Amino acid sequence: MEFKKEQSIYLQIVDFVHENILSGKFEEGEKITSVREMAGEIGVNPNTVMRSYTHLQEADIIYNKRGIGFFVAKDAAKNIKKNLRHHFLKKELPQIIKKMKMLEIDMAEIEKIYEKTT
Amino acid sequence: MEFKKEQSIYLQIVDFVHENILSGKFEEGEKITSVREMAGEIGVNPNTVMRSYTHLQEADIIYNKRGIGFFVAKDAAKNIKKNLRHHFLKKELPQIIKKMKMLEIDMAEIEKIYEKTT
Amino acid sequence: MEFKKEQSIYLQIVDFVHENILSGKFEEGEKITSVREMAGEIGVNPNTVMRSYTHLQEADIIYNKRGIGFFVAKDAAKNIKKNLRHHFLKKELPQIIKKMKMLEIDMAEIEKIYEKTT
Amino acid sequence: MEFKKEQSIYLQIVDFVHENILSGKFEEGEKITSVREMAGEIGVNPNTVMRSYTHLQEADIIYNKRGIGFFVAKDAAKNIKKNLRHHFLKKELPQIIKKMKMLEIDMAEIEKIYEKTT
DNA sequence: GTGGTCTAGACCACC
DNA sequence: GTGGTCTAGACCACA
Repeated sequence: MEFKKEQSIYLQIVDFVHENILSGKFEEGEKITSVREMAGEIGVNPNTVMRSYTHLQEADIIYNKRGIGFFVAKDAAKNIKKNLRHHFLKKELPQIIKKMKMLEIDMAEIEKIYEKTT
Repeated sequence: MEFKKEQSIYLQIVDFVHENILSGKFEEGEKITSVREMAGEIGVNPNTVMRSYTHLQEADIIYNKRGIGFFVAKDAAKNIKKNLRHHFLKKELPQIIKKMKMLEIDMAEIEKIYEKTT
Repeated sequence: MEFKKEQSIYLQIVDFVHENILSGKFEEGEKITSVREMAGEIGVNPNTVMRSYTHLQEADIIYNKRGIGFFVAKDAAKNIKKNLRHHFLKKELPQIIKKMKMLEIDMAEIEKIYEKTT
Repeated sequence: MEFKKEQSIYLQIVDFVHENILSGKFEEGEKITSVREMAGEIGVNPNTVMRSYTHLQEADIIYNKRGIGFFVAKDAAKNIKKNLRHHFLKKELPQIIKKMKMLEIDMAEIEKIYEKTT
């Protein structure tokens, strides 16, 4: 797995798990890849994966059964989507729009690119 | 001035100068706020402002007259706009669109908010 | 059966047996629930129950007849009570009191709740 | 500094900072001991202290100024006390009372010890 | 096998 | 100097 240098690895792993849950690869109530296994697969230290999993656990996206592993929490997909949507619309979008106006980029240009990447 | 913790302070100062140039507050050929004065105004260590100014200087947005101060370079506004436009369209936008699709946010929603903030 | 994540499962099972003996559900000299049956009832791996029973056996609370099962030892209830009382008064209570003083919670508050839960 | 083996060191450091804030040793808005310095003082790896501080930061007890250090957040003492009181009264006390009743320890005994440790 | 914690040491960006 | 992240490796309790 390739990581971008702009964001810390452990947060990229968090996003990776998000995507796996949203896509249905990790289903509600099912066990996700163990810390060590994930670390091996993506070529990263187990501590780093552990940090990501702990982060997800505190956000109630996954939970832990002692000695068994981490499991996808109830309504995880729903909550992830809700949280990300809220963050995007309230935090990111205003800044994006502000920047667009500053740079005099209008919606027509955006839409053109949007259609192209569909 | 309030700083976001997600981005380094010196880059937020760079953006602040960008905005001032684009808005015409700092005009071409004119002297901009001195390092010390700026540091005092926004409550930051002068070293940090110096770093921002050095960064802007390397991008040919401002230039320095020794012992006098920093001045807005020729075509600064034009160049800022060109650089930021390019970065926005090529680097940021693709990621924004990818995220929009994952969260099932369509252009109609964006446009609605865009109009509202006009 | 629901388990708290703060304490290990096998110790929670130990407490569960303690309570059953103190309440008289498991009587002196009688056979207690078998390892497999207990594991099935509370939804846990038999190894985990075995560990709890071994622990209880080492504390002379239960004893084993090979091929038959585990039985409540002589004076089990009396010994449990003695051990737990000692541990509570010498180890737990001092820390509880220390915390109460730090949080400015006085005995009147405690007593009020104590009466309510009688 | 001595640590108990029953609880993880990083949580004991969290408690240690709690106490320092409650006692007024770390005052609101003031900088607390830096990660490295704290690590040296209590004889622990800086990573462990970092973990404690991150934990406290997520609980809005302290906050970070980039490159400068960690500072005590607004109303930190008030919030710590509120959280700890709530946790004690709602989570710990019911279990304590349950155990007391099981062991037939009455309030008179507790009060006697409470007075003695004043 | 699982997670959880800790150490030692490194490198980085930032102030 | 500050925090932030990551690696490597170890040890532990637990299922």
